[in-house]
Amino acid sequence: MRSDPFRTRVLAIVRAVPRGRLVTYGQVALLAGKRHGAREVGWIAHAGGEGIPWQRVVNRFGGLAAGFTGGREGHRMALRREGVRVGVDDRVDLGRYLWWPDARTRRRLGLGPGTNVCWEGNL
DNA sequence: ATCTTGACTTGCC
DNA sequence: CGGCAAGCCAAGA
Repeated sequence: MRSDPFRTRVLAIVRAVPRGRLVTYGQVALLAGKRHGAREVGWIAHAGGEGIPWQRVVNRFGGLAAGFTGGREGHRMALRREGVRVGVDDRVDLGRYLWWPDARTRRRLGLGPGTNVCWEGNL
């Protein structure tokens, strides 16, 4: 588990997310190599990884996670502190904050070049 | 080993 | 982004 390559990649990716930017579970799963591993990403997040900015990982609606440590309150506060505007319905503007690693970062993380997706127009 | 759950996503209505 | 079903993958009972 600890030596699981998928898990290792997930941690590396989340760590690479800049302050004030966001990624989604499905996105991370895809980058890490599992097309439908979104749930597993969530599981990994809950399982461990201290020092990992999990608050920058949200679901595909830009909504806050269901069981974030400290509850949605804590999640919301953590995001606001990074400059992310969180709506009253606990949702953020993904079109504005969603982040994708640049080519250099992908190479550093050991991600394949074919991991480009068209998430631009969703929502 | 099977069954249930879950910090998810997508498709269809 | 209203609701519901299916898909996928791993952990826990």
